[in-house]
Amino acid sequence: MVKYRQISEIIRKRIMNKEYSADEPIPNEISLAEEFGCSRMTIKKALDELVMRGLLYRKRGHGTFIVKSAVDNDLINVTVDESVGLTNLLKLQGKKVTSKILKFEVKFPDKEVADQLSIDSKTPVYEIMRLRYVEGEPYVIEHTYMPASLITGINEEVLHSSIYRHITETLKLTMGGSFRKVRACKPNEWDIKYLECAPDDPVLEVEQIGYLNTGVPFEYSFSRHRYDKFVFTSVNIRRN
Amino acid sequence: MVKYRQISEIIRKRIMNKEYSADEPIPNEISLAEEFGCSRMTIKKALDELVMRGLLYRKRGHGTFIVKSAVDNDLINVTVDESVGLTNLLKLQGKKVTSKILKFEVKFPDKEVADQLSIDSKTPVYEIMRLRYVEGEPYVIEHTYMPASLITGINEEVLHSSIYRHITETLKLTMGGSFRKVRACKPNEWDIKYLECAPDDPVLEVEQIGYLNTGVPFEYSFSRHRYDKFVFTSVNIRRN
DNA sequence: CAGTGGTCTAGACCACAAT
DNA sequence: TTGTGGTCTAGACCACTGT
Repeated sequence: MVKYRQISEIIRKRIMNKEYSADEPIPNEISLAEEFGCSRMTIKKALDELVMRGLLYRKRGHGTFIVKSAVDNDLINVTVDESVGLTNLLKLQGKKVTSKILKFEVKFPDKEVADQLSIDSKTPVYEIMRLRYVEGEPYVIEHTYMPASLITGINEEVLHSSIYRHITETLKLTMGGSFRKVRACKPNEWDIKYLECAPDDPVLEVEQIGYLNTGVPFEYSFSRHRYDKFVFTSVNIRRN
Repeated sequence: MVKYRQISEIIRKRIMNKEYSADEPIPNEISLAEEFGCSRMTIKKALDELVMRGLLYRKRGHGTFIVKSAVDNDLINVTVDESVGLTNLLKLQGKKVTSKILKFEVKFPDKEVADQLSIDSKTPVYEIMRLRYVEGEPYVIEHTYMPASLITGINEEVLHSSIYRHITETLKLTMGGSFRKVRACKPNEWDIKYLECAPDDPVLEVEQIGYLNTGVPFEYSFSRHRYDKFVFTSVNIRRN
Protein backbone atom coordinates (compact mmCIF):
# COMPACT_ATOMS: atom_id res chain seq x y z
CA MET A 1 0.00 0.00 0.00
CA VAL A 2 1.29 3.42 -0.92
CA LYS A 3 2.14 5.99 1.67
CA TYR A 4 -0.50 8.60 0.97
CA ARG A 5 -3.25 5.99 1.22
CA GLN A 6 -1.95 4.76 4.55
CA ILE A 7 -1.83 8.30 5.89
CA SER A 8 -5.27 9.00 4.48
CA GLU A 9 -6.65 5.94 6.27
CA ILE A 10 -5.06 6.90 9.57
CA ILE A 11 -6.49 10.40 9.38
CA ARG A 12 -9.88 9.05 8.34
CA LYS A 13 -9.96 6.86 11.44
CA ARG A 14 -8.95 9.78 13.63
CA ILE A 15 -11.83 11.80 12.22
CA MET A 16 -14.32 8.98 12.75
CA ASN A 17 -13.05 8.43 16.31
CA LYS A 18 -13.39 12.16 16.97
CA GLU A 19 -9.72 12.46 17.82
CA TYR A 20 -9.75 15.86 16.16
CA SER A 21 -12.04 18.58 17.49
CA ALA A 22 -14.89 19.18 15.08
CA ASP A 23 -14.80 22.94 15.62
CA GLU A 24 -11.16 23.61 14.95
CA PRO A 25 -9.11 22.95 11.86
CA ILE A 26 -7.14 19.72 11.85
CA PRO A 27 -3.35 20.18 12.16
CA ASN A 28 -1.88 22.04 9.21
CA GLU A 29 -0.13 20.31 6.37
CA ILE A 30 3.37 21.11 7.55
CA SER A 31 2.86 19.59 10.99
CA LEU A 32 1.20 16.53 9.51
CA ALA A 33 4.16 16.15 7.16
CA GLU A 34 6.49 16.28 10.15
CA GLU A 35 4.36 13.85 12.13
CA PHE A 36 4.25 11.29 9.33
CA GLY A 37 7.82 11.94 8.20
CA CYS A 38 6.92 12.75 4.63
CA SER A 39 6.80 15.69 2.29
CA ARG A 40 3.97 18.17 2.28
CA MET A 41 2.84 17.03 -1.19
CA THR A 42 2.20 13.56 0.18
CA ILE A 43 0.07 14.94 2.99
CA LYS A 44 -1.78 17.02 0.46
CA LYS A 45 -2.57 13.94 -1.58
CA ALA A 46 -3.73 12.07 1.50
CA LEU A 47 -6.05 14.93 2.43
CA ASP A 48 -7.26 15.21 -1.18
CA GLU A 49 -8.70 11.73 -0.83
CA LEU A 50 -10.71 12.73 2.20
CA VAL A 51 -11.88 15.96 0.60
CA MET A 52 -13.10 14.03 -2.42
CA ARG A 53 -14.92 11.59 -0.17
CA GLY A 54 -16.63 14.49 1.55
CA LEU A 55 -14.98 14.08 4.95
CA LEU A 56 -12.92 17.27 4.90
CA TYR A 57 -13.11 20.70 3.36
CA ARG A 58 -10.45 23.34 3.01
CA LYS A 59 -10.61 27.05 3.62
CA ARG A 60 -7.76 28.94 2.11
CA GLY A 61 -5.94 31.06 4.63
CA HIS A 62 -7.68 29.22 7.49
CA GLY A 63 -7.10 25.50 7.47
CA THR A 64 -8.69 22.15 6.83
CA PHE A 65 -11.92 21.26 8.60
CA ILE A 66 -14.05 18.23 9.26
CA VAL A 67 -17.36 17.96 7.43
CA LYS A 68 -19.78 17.55 10.31
CA SER A 69 -22.39 15.24 8.84
CA ALA A 70 -19.68 12.88 7.63
CA VAL A 71 -18.83 11.88 11.18
CA ASP A 72 -22.41 11.22 12.23
CA ASN A 73 -24.02 9.68 9.19
CA ASP A 74 -22.38 6.96 7.21
CA LEU A 75 -24.45 7.96 4.21
CA ILE A 76 -21.53 8.82 2.03
CA ASN A 77 -19.52 5.74 2.74
CA VAL A 78 -22.49 3.48 2.25
CA THR A 79 -23.76 4.91 -0.97
CA VAL A 80 -20.74 6.07 -2.89
CA ASP A 81 -20.44 2.78 -4.67
CA GLU A 82 -23.49 2.04 -6.73
CA SER A 83 -23.78 0.42 -10.13
CA VAL A 84 -22.20 -2.81 -9.05
CA GLY A 85 -25.25 -4.77 -10.05
CA LEU A 86 -28.22 -5.88 -8.05
CA THR A 87 -26.69 -9.20 -7.12
CA ASN A 88 -23.63 -7.72 -5.49
CA LEU A 89 -25.58 -4.93 -3.87
CA LEU A 90 -27.99 -7.24 -2.11
CA LYS A 91 -25.62 -10.09 -1.47
CA LEU A 92 -23.75 -7.71 0.78
CA GLN A 93 -26.91 -7.38 2.82
CA GLY A 94 -27.28 -11.14 3.05
CA LYS A 95 -30.27 -11.18 0.71
CA LYS A 96 -30.79 -13.98 -1.78
CA VAL A 97 -31.39 -12.98 -5.39
CA THR A 98 -32.90 -15.36 -7.94
CA SER A 99 -33.93 -14.74 -11.52
CA LYS A 100 -36.58 -15.94 -13.94
CA ILE A 101 -35.67 -15.42 -17.60
CA LEU A 102 -38.61 -13.89 -19.47
CA LYS A 103 -36.77 -13.26 -22.73
CA PHE A 104 -33.31 -14.01 -24.10
CA GLU A 105 -32.72 -13.27 -27.77
CA VAL A 106 -30.14 -11.96 -30.19
CA LYS A 107 -31.48 -9.50 -32.73
CA PHE A 108 -30.77 -6.32 -34.63
CA PRO A 109 -31.52 -3.25 -32.52
CA ASP A 110 -34.22 -0.75 -33.34
CA LYS A 111 -33.16 2.85 -33.81
CA GLU A 112 -33.61 3.90 -30.20
CA VAL A 113 -31.48 1.07 -28.83
CA ALA A 114 -28.82 1.49 -31.51
CA ASP A 115 -28.59 5.20 -30.73
CA GLN A 116 -28.24 4.71 -27.01
CA LEU A 117 -25.56 2.05 -27.46
CA SER A 118 -23.80 4.14 -30.13
CA ILE A 119 -23.89 1.27 -32.63
CA ASP A 120 -25.52 0.93 -36.03
CA SER A 121 -28.65 -1.06 -36.72
CA LYS A 122 -26.66 -3.96 -38.19
CA THR A 123 -24.75 -4.73 -34.99
CA PRO A 124 -26.56 -7.52 -33.16
CA VAL A 125 -27.57 -7.06 -29.55
CA TYR A 126 -28.76 -9.33 -26.80
CA GLU A 127 -32.23 -8.55 -25.57
CA ILE A 128 -32.72 -9.88 -22.09
CA MET A 129 -35.71 -9.65 -19.77
CA ARG A 130 -35.35 -10.99 -16.29
CA LEU A 131 -37.75 -11.00 -13.40
CA ARG A 132 -35.63 -10.82 -10.30
CA TYR A 133 -36.70 -12.04 -6.90
CA VAL A 134 -35.25 -10.99 -3.57
CA GLU A 135 -35.85 -13.55 -0.87
CA GLY A 136 -38.39 -15.18 -3.14
CA GLU A 137 -40.49 -12.02 -3.60
CA PRO A 138 -40.76 -10.38 -7.05
CA TYR A 139 -38.62 -7.28 -6.93
CA VAL A 140 -37.79 -5.88 -10.35
CA ILE A 141 -38.18 -6.55 -14.06
CA GLU A 142 -34.93 -5.79 -15.88
CA HIS A 143 -35.09 -5.25 -19.60
CA THR A 144 -31.55 -5.07 -20.97
CA TYR A 145 -29.83 -4.62 -24.33
CA MET A 146 -26.12 -5.29 -24.80
CA PRO A 147 -23.97 -5.41 -27.94
CA ALA A 148 -23.43 -9.10 -28.56
CA SER A 149 -19.95 -8.58 -29.98
CA LEU A 150 -18.81 -6.67 -26.91
CA ILE A 151 -20.37 -8.68 -24.12
CA THR A 152 -19.63 -12.19 -25.28
CA GLY A 153 -20.37 -15.50 -23.68
CA ILE A 154 -23.78 -14.70 -22.22
CA ASN A 155 -25.74 -17.87 -21.50
CA GLU A 156 -28.52 -18.97 -19.19
CA GLU A 157 -26.11 -19.77 -16.42
CA VAL A 158 -24.74 -16.24 -16.46
CA LEU A 159 -28.24 -14.81 -16.56
CA HIS A 160 -29.18 -16.80 -13.49
CA SER A 161 -26.24 -15.49 -11.52
CA SER A 162 -24.78 -12.07 -12.33
CA ILE A 163 -24.09 -10.35 -15.63
CA TYR A 164 -21.91 -7.78 -13.89
CA ARG A 165 -19.69 -10.46 -12.46
CA HIS A 166 -19.37 -12.03 -15.91
CA ILE A 167 -18.32 -8.70 -17.40
CA THR A 168 -15.76 -7.83 -14.77
CA GLU A 169 -14.36 -11.23 -13.90
CA THR A 170 -14.67 -13.32 -17.03
CA LEU A 171 -14.38 -10.66 -19.71
CA LYS A 172 -12.04 -8.52 -17.57
CA LEU A 173 -13.69 -5.28 -18.60
CA THR A 174 -13.84 -2.25 -16.34
CA MET A 175 -17.02 -0.34 -15.68
CA GLY A 176 -16.75 3.35 -16.35
CA GLY A 177 -19.90 5.09 -15.34
CA SER A 178 -23.55 5.39 -16.03
CA PHE A 179 -26.28 7.76 -17.03
CA ARG A 180 -29.67 7.18 -15.48
CA LYS A 181 -33.18 8.51 -15.79
CA VAL A 182 -35.73 7.76 -13.10
CA ARG A 183 -39.45 8.20 -13.66
CA ALA A 184 -42.81 7.18 -12.27
CA CYS A 185 -45.06 5.19 -14.61
CA LYS A 186 -48.42 3.52 -14.72
CA PRO A 187 -48.07 -0.26 -14.66
CA ASN A 188 -48.14 -2.28 -17.89
CA GLU A 189 -49.22 -5.89 -18.40
CA TRP A 190 -45.82 -7.30 -17.49
CA ASP A 191 -45.72 -5.35 -14.24
CA ILE A 192 -49.17 -6.55 -13.27
CA LYS A 193 -48.42 -10.13 -14.22
CA TYR A 194 -44.92 -10.54 -12.83
CA LEU A 195 -44.43 -7.83 -10.22
CA GLU A 196 -47.98 -8.51 -9.05
CA CYS A 197 -48.89 -4.82 -9.16
CA ALA A 198 -52.46 -3.63 -8.74
CA PRO A 199 -53.70 -1.67 -11.78
CA ASP A 200 -53.42 1.63 -9.87
CA ASP A 201 -50.02 0.92 -8.32
CA PRO A 202 -47.34 3.18 -9.70
CA VAL A 203 -44.07 1.72 -10.98
CA LEU A 204 -40.61 3.25 -10.60
CA GLU A 205 -38.64 2.89 -13.80
CA VAL A 206 -34.87 3.38 -13.99
CA GLU A 207 -33.49 3.77 -17.50
CA GLN A 208 -29.75 3.30 -17.63
CA ILE A 209 -26.91 3.51 -20.09
CA GLY A 210 -23.83 1.80 -18.70
CA TYR A 211 -20.34 2.66 -19.99
CA LEU A 212 -17.02 0.88 -19.81
CA ASN A 213 -14.06 2.93 -18.66
CA THR A 214 -13.18 3.35 -22.32
CA GLY A 215 -16.43 5.24 -22.81
CA VAL A 216 -17.98 2.51 -24.91
CA PRO A 217 -21.63 1.88 -23.94
CA PHE A 218 -22.18 -1.75 -23.03
CA GLU A 219 -25.69 -1.71 -21.60
CA TYR A 220 -28.99 -0.01 -22.19
CA SER A 221 -31.62 -1.10 -19.73
CA PHE A 222 -34.95 -0.42 -18.11
CA SER A 223 -35.58 -1.60 -14.57
CA ARG A 224 -39.15 -1.51 -13.38
CA HIS A 225 -39.71 -1.67 -9.63
CA ARG A 226 -42.72 -2.05 -7.39
CA TYR A 227 -43.31 1.37 -5.84
CA ASP A 228 -43.50 -0.08 -2.34
CA LYS A 229 -40.25 -2.01 -2.53
CA PHE A 230 -37.69 0.31 -4.03
CA VAL A 231 -36.27 3.77 -3.50
CA PHE A 232 -33.62 5.16 -5.80
CA THR A 233 -30.86 6.89 -3.85
CA SER A 234 -28.32 9.37 -5.08
CA VAL A 235 -25.42 11.01 -3.30
CA ASN A 236 -23.96 14.20 -4.62
CA ILE A 237 -20.70 15.60 -3.29
CA ARG A 238 -19.94 19.02 -4.60
CA ARG A 239 -16.44 19.44 -6.00
CA ASN A 240 -14.76 22.88 -6.29
CA MET B 1 -5.68 31.35 -14.06
CA VAL B 2 -3.20 28.76 -12.90
CA LYS B 3 -1.03 26.83 -15.29
CA TYR B 4 -2.46 23.34 -14.88
CA ARG B 5 -5.97 24.65 -15.55
CA GLN B 6 -4.84 26.38 -18.72
CA ILE B 7 -3.15 23.23 -19.93
CA SER B 8 -6.17 21.16 -18.98
CA GLU B 9 -8.41 23.46 -21.03
CA ILE B 10 -6.14 23.31 -24.05
CA ILE B 11 -6.04 19.52 -23.96
CA ARG B 12 -9.80 19.35 -23.44
CA LYS B 13 -10.33 21.43 -26.55
CA ARG B 14 -7.95 19.22 -28.51
CA ILE B 15 -9.94 16.18 -27.47
CA MET B 16 -13.24 17.77 -28.40
CA ASN B 17 -11.84 18.88 -31.76
CA LYS B 18 -10.57 15.35 -32.36
CA GLU B 19 -7.01 16.60 -32.69
CA TYR B 20 -5.89 13.42 -30.95
CA SER B 21 -6.67 10.06 -32.49
CA ALA B 22 -9.34 8.27 -30.50
CA ASP B 23 -7.69 4.89 -30.92
CA GLU B 24 -4.20 5.72 -29.74
CA PRO B 25 -3.03 7.06 -26.41
CA ILE B 26 -2.55 10.81 -26.23
CA PRO B 27 1.09 11.93 -26.00
CA ASN B 28 2.79 10.75 -22.84
CA GLU B 29 3.29 12.95 -19.83
CA ILE B 30 6.94 13.64 -20.51
CA SER B 31 6.35 14.95 -24.01
CA LEU B 32 3.41 17.03 -22.86
CA ALA B 33 5.60 18.49 -20.14
CA GLU B 34 8.17 19.41 -22.78
CA GLU B 35 5.54 20.82 -25.10
CA PHE B 36 4.05 23.04 -22.41
CA GLY B 37 7.37 23.85 -20.79
CA CYS B 38 6.42 22.65 -17.34
CA SER B 39 7.17 19.81 -14.98
CA ARG B 40 5.60 16.42 -15.29
CA MET B 41 3.64 16.92 -12.06
CA THR B 42 1.86 19.87 -13.57
CA ILE B 43 0.85 17.83 -16.62
CA LYS B 44 -0.33 15.11 -14.30
CA LYS B 45 -2.55 17.55 -12.46
CA ALA B 46 -3.94 18.88 -15.73
CA LEU B 47 -4.77 15.36 -16.88
CA ASP B 48 -6.24 14.51 -13.47
CA GLU B 49 -8.90 17.14 -14.11
CA LEU B 50 -9.90 15.49 -17.34
CA VAL B 51 -9.88 12.01 -15.84
CA MET B 52 -12.17 13.20 -13.08
CA ARG B 53 -14.50 14.76 -15.60
CA GLY B 54 -14.64 11.48 -17.46
CA LEU B 55 -12.86 12.60 -20.62
CA LEU B 56 -9.71 10.51 -20.19
CA TYR B 57 -8.72 7.25 -18.59
CA ARG B 58 -5.29 5.91 -17.80
CA LYS B 59 -3.84 2.46 -18.33
CA ARG B 60 -0.69 1.85 -16.39
CA GLY B 61 2.13 0.71 -18.62
CA HIS B 62 0.21 1.80 -21.71
CA GLY B 63 -0.76 5.41 -21.74
CA THR B 64 -3.65 7.81 -21.39
CA PHE B 65 -6.71 7.37 -23.60
CA ILE B 66 -9.77 9.30 -24.63
CA VAL B 67 -13.13 8.16 -23.29
CA LYS B 68 -15.12 7.64 -26.46
CA SER B 69 -18.60 8.65 -25.40
CA ALA B 70 -17.25 11.87 -23.93
CA VAL B 71 -16.44 13.23 -27.35
CA ASP B 72 -19.79 12.38 -28.90
CA ASN B 73 -22.31 12.99 -26.17
CA ASP B 74 -22.29 16.07 -24.03
CA LEU B 75 -24.07 14.22 -21.29
CA ILE B 76 -21.33 14.56 -18.77
CA ASN B 77 -20.71 18.22 -19.27
CA VAL B 78 -24.38 19.04 -19.22
CA THR B 79 -25.38 17.13 -16.15
CA VAL B 80 -22.43 17.32 -13.82
CA ASP B 81 -23.81 20.38 -12.10
CA GLU B 82 -27.12 19.69 -10.46
CA SER B 83 -28.52 20.92 -7.17
CA VAL B 84 -28.40 24.54 -8.15
CA GLY B 85 -32.09 24.99 -7.53
CA LEU B 86 -35.01 24.78 -9.85
CA THR B 87 -34.96 28.45 -10.71
CA ASN B 88 -31.41 28.46 -11.97
CA LEU B 89 -31.81 25.14 -13.72
CA LEU B 90 -34.76 26.25 -15.78
CA LYS B 91 -33.78 29.85 -16.24
CA LEU B 92 -30.84 28.56 -18.22
CA GLN B 93 -33.31 26.96 -20.56
CA GLY B 94 -35.21 30.21 -20.94
CA LYS B 95 -38.18 28.92 -18.96
CA LYS B 96 -40.11 31.15 -16.60
CA VAL B 97 -40.61 29.89 -13.06
CA THR B 98 -43.26 31.34 -10.74
CA SER B 99 -44.34 30.23 -7.28
CA LYS B 100 -47.46 30.12 -5.20
CA ILE B 101 -46.84 29.94 -1.47
CA LEU B 102 -49.03 27.27 0.10
CA LYS B 103 -47.48 27.40 3.56
CA PHE B 104 -44.86 29.53 5.28
CA GLU B 105 -44.43 29.03 9.01
CA VAL B 106 -41.84 28.86 11.74
CA LYS B 107 -42.27 25.99 14.16
CA PHE B 108 -40.51 23.37 16.22
CA PRO B 109 -39.62 20.34 14.11
CA ASP B 110 -41.07 16.91 14.69
CA LYS B 111 -38.64 14.09 15.36
CA GLU B 112 -38.20 13.05 11.74
CA VAL B 113 -37.33 16.55 10.56
CA ALA B 114 -35.08 17.24 13.54
CA ASP B 115 -33.19 14.00 12.89
CA GLN B 116 -32.66 14.70 9.21
CA LEU B 117 -31.45 18.24 9.89
CA SER B 118 -29.30 17.03 12.82
CA ILE B 119 -30.88 19.52 15.20
CA ASP B 120 -32.87 19.04 18.38
CA SER B 121 -36.61 19.48 18.64
CA LYS B 122 -36.23 22.91 20.27
CA THR B 123 -34.47 24.50 17.30
CA PRO B 124 -37.07 26.31 15.21
CA VAL B 125 -37.37 25.55 11.52
CA TYR B 126 -39.09 27.17 8.59
CA GLU B 127 -41.74 25.02 7.01
CA ILE B 128 -42.35 26.09 3.45
CA MET B 129 -44.67 24.66 0.84
CA ARG B 130 -44.52 26.13 -2.63
CA LEU B 131 -46.35 25.18 -5.75
CA ARG B 132 -44.04 26.00 -8.61
CA TYR B 133 -45.14 26.74 -12.11
CA VAL B 134 -43.04 26.52 -15.24
CA GLU B 135 -44.38 28.64 -18.06
CA GLY B 136 -47.61 28.95 -16.12
CA GLU B 137 -48.17 25.19 -15.81
CA PRO B 138 -48.10 23.49 -12.38
CA TYR B 139 -44.83 21.60 -12.20
CA VAL B 140 -43.87 20.61 -8.66
CA ILE B 141 -44.91 20.96 -5.04
CA GLU B 142 -41.87 21.61 -2.86
CA HIS B 143 -42.20 20.96 0.84
CA THR B 144 -39.11 22.28 2.59
CA TYR B 145 -37.76 22.52 6.14
CA MET B 146 -34.77 24.70 7.00
CA PRO B 147 -33.26 25.64 10.35
CA ALA B 148 -34.43 29.21 10.96
CA SER B 149 -31.25 30.18 12.77
CA LEU B 150 -29.05 29.03 9.89
CA ILE B 151 -31.01 30.24 6.89
CA THR B 152 -31.97 33.70 8.05
CA GLY B 153 -33.84 36.42 6.28
CA ILE B 154 -36.41 34.27 4.47
CA ASN B 155 -39.44 36.30 3.45
CA GLU B 156 -42.13 36.19 0.83
CA GLU B 157 -40.01 38.01 -1.67
CA VAL B 158 -37.28 35.41 -1.39
CA LEU B 159 -39.83 32.62 -1.66
CA HIS B 160 -41.17 34.09 -4.85
CA SER B 161 -37.75 34.21 -6.44
CA SER B 162 -35.07 31.72 -5.40
CA ILE B 163 -34.09 30.37 -2.00
CA TYR B 164 -30.83 29.02 -3.42
CA ARG B 165 -29.82 32.43 -4.65
CA HIS B 166 -30.61 33.90 -1.23
CA ILE B 167 -28.40 31.31 0.46
CA THR B 168 -25.44 31.67 -1.83
CA GLU B 169 -25.53 35.38 -2.65
CA THR B 170 -27.05 37.04 0.38
CA LEU B 171 -25.96 34.69 3.15
CA LYS B 172 -22.71 33.83 1.36
CA LEU B 173 -22.92 30.15 2.28
CA THR B 174 -21.48 27.40 0.10
CA MET B 175 -23.46 24.35 -0.88
CA GLY B 176 -21.70 21.11 -0.07
CA GLY B 177 -23.69 18.23 -1.42
CA SER B 178 -26.92 16.39 -1.14
CA PHE B 179 -28.46 13.05 -0.41
CA ARG B 180 -31.58 12.17 -2.34
CA LYS B 181 -34.18 9.45 -2.40
CA VAL B 182 -36.48 9.11 -5.38
CA ARG B 183 -39.69 7.11 -5.21
CA ALA B 184 -42.99 6.62 -6.99
CA CYS B 185 -46.12 7.40 -4.97
CA LYS B 186 -49.85 7.47 -5.27
CA PRO B 187 -51.14 11.04 -5.37
CA ASN B 188 -52.41 12.74 -2.23
CA GLU B 189 -55.02 15.52 -1.93
CA TRP B 190 -52.46 18.26 -2.49
CA ASP B 191 -51.19 16.63 -5.66
CA ILE B 192 -54.70 16.26 -7.04
CA LYS B 193 -55.66 19.81 -6.09
CA TYR B 194 -52.54 21.71 -7.10
CA LEU B 195 -50.66 19.53 -9.58
CA GLU B 196 -54.00 18.66 -11.14
CA CYS B 197 -53.25 14.93 -11.04
CA ALA B 198 -55.87 12.34 -11.82
CA PRO B 199 -56.49 9.97 -8.89
CA ASP B 200 -54.63 7.17 -10.66
CA ASP B 201 -51.71 9.28 -11.85
CA PRO B 202 -48.48 8.35 -10.13
CA VAL B 203 -46.32 11.05 -8.54
CA LEU B 204 -42.51 11.15 -8.52
CA GLU B 205 -41.25 12.24 -5.13
CA VAL B 206 -37.68 13.41 -4.52
CA GLU B 207 -36.68 13.55 -0.87
CA GLN B 208 -33.55 15.58 -0.33
CA ILE B 209 -31.19 16.53 2.45
CA GLY B 210 -29.00 19.44 1.39
CA TYR B 211 -25.67 20.11 3.09
CA LEU B 212 -23.41 23.14 3.27
CA ASN B 213 -19.74 22.57 2.50
CA THR B 214 -19.22 22.43 6.27
CA GLY B 215 -21.39 19.33 6.39
CA VAL B 216 -24.18 21.12 8.25
CA PRO B 217 -27.60 20.16 6.84
CA PHE B 218 -29.52 23.23 5.79
CA GLU B 219 -32.49 21.74 3.97
CA TYR B 220 -34.80 18.78 4.23
CA SER B 221 -37.34 18.70 1.44
CA PHE B 222 -39.85 16.70 -0.52
CA SER B 223 -40.51 17.59 -4.14
CA ARG B 224 -43.56 16.00 -5.70
CA HIS B 225 -43.70 16.00 -9.49
CA ARG B 226 -46.32 15.11 -12.07
CA TYR B 227 -45.24 11.81 -13.59
CA ASP B 228 -45.63 13.13 -17.12
CA LYS B 229 -43.54 16.26 -16.62
CA PHE B 230 -40.43 15.23 -14.79
CA VAL B 231 -37.62 12.72 -15.08
CA PHE B 232 -34.89 12.54 -12.46
CA THR B 233 -31.47 12.21 -14.05
CA SER B 234 -28.26 11.02 -12.48
CA VAL B 235 -24.74 10.82 -13.88
CA ASN B 236 -22.24 8.53 -12.31
CA ILE B 237 -18.55 8.69 -13.20
CA ARG B 238 -16.59 5.86 -11.70
CA ARG B 239 -13.46 6.91 -9.85
CA ASN B 240 -10.57 4.49 -9.17
C1' DC C 1 2.32 40.98 9.18
C1' DA C 2 2.08 35.75 10.01
C1' DG C 3 -0.24 31.60 8.92
C1' DT C 4 -2.83 28.88 6.00
C1' DG C 5 -3.57 26.12 1.77
C1' DG C 6 -2.45 26.25 -3.67
C1' DT C 7 0.82 25.70 -7.22
C1' DC C 8 5.06 24.39 -9.31
C1' DT C 9 9.73 22.48 -10.01
C1' DA C 10 13.39 19.00 -11.30
C1' DG C 11 14.43 15.30 -10.27
C1' DA C 12 14.22 10.21 -8.21
C1' DC C 13 12.53 5.67 -7.86
C1' DC C 14 8.55 2.22 -8.17
C1' DA C 15 4.86 -0.72 -10.51
C1' DC C 16 3.05 -2.49 -14.46
C1' DA C 17 2.77 -4.35 -19.25
C1' DA C 18 4.41 -5.43 -23.80
C1' DT C 19 8.40 -7.03 -26.36
C1' DT D 1 14.51 -4.19 -21.58
C1' DT D 2 11.83 -0.31 -22.63
C1' DG D 3 8.15 2.78 -22.06
C1' DT D 4 4.25 3.99 -19.64
C1' DG D 5 1.89 6.09 -15.60
C1' DG D 6 2.20 6.27 -10.05
C1' DT D 7 4.43 7.98 -6.06
C1' DC D 8 7.46 10.83 -3.47
C1' DT D 9 10.83 14.41 -2.20
C1' DA D 10 12.62 19.06 -0.53
C1' DG D 11 12.11 23.00 -1.47
C1' DA D 12 10.25 27.49 -3.68
C1' DC D 13 6.97 30.98 -4.38
C1' DC D 14 1.95 32.52 -4.80
C1' DA D 15 -2.87 33.70 -3.05
C1' DC D 16 -5.89 34.38 0.45
C1' DT D 17 -7.23 35.55 5.28
C1' DG D 18 -7.36 37.82 9.73
C1' DT D 19 -4.70 40.79 12.96
